Amino acid sequence: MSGSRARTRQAIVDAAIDVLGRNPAASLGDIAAAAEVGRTTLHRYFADRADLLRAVTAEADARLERATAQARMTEGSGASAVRRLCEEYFDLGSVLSLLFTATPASADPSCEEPAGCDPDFTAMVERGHRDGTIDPELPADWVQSLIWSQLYAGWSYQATMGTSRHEVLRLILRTVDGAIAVKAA
Amino acid sequence: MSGSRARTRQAIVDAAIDVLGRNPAASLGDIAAAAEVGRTTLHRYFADRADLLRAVTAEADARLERATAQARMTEGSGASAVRRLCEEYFDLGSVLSLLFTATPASADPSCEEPAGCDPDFTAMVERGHRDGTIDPELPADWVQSLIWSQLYAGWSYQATMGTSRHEVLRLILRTVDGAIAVKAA
DNA sequence: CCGAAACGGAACAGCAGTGTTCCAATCGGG
DNA sequence: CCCGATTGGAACACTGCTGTTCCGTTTCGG
Repeated sequence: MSGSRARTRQAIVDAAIDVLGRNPAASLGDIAAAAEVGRTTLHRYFADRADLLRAVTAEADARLERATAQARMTEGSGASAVRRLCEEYFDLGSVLSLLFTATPASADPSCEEPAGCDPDFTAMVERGHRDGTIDPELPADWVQSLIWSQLYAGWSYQATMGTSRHEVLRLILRTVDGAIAVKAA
Repeated sequence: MSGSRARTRQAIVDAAIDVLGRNPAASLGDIAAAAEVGRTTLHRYFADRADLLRAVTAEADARLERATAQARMTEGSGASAVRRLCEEYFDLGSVLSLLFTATPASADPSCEEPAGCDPDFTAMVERGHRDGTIDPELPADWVQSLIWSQLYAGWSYQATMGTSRHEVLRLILRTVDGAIAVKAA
């Protein structure tokens, strides 16, 4: 039964994303429980904690990349592309807080999100600088930090307050739009 | 030597704020080392880890309150008060990431920052709604989330990139201003 | 200069998380 | 139905953090 293995493995990874998103220091026991799986079974699929973390970040990166692709960063004005990107990323849900909370302590060569941002992203922001939809004073790096922090803020805002998903997304888009807009004065 | 006790205690709390700001899961050994103090000495001042955490949050809250007072939230237009608040809070440095990263797992009655925000803060935002300097579509809660997330983003931006303190503050003020401004369209 | 206060190191038991092994129970396709 | 694959639980040793005790050393104040 090879299909069973894949399904169990996926359930563990999904549970890990969810649990680690809430608490990055969660134990393997917690993750196994969330996946409704014995701790023994978890170790059967992932030898180390590091091994599991590798799989988790791989899955998270895959979802991130899919969302990025769907946002079509190269199309339309800079600001509209940023807007689409926010919409797609917001749907990532707990992957958001996982990627945001991810400690750079791992220190392996794959620097990921934090430093040196995606060339497509940089291109999008600079296009916005030229077409007058993004404040030229804001470097691409900072726009990236801005988006991530606001998405994360929205995610936890939704979690603590009882605000609806849709309403929170509206607030995020409104404030991000305003933040990157060319200033009047 | 009573002055010595107070000085050592303060050194430990300061070091704890710094270390825990970077890594909320840091061990007591790490904190003691950062304070250039033996782990034994640390336990002489704080029985539990919980005890130390209490002192740390007390100190953080004190600094926070001092910064809040200096920002004079009740004066001037809503937006200008928000601006002053950002300037003061930015100076909090590592206290920022400590308060931001603080897990609500402690679950003690003192809810602190996360939920239900300060009445003065709410008043400031609503004043901004009326005087036309803050977008009336944005609830005070969200403005608070906004400010904290951007300050934290700026703090880590400064840490990872080599950007100067002053320049980062400029970026924060610019984007926060834009985010809360009344929208033209 | 002397004693008390403060400090740091070593050692210890306790605890939680980890990684491993072994075995019994269950499930599923041939 | 049956055999192999998959699973979960129990037990174990190991590690790192914690909280405590004890003792020798340093340092300040009278």
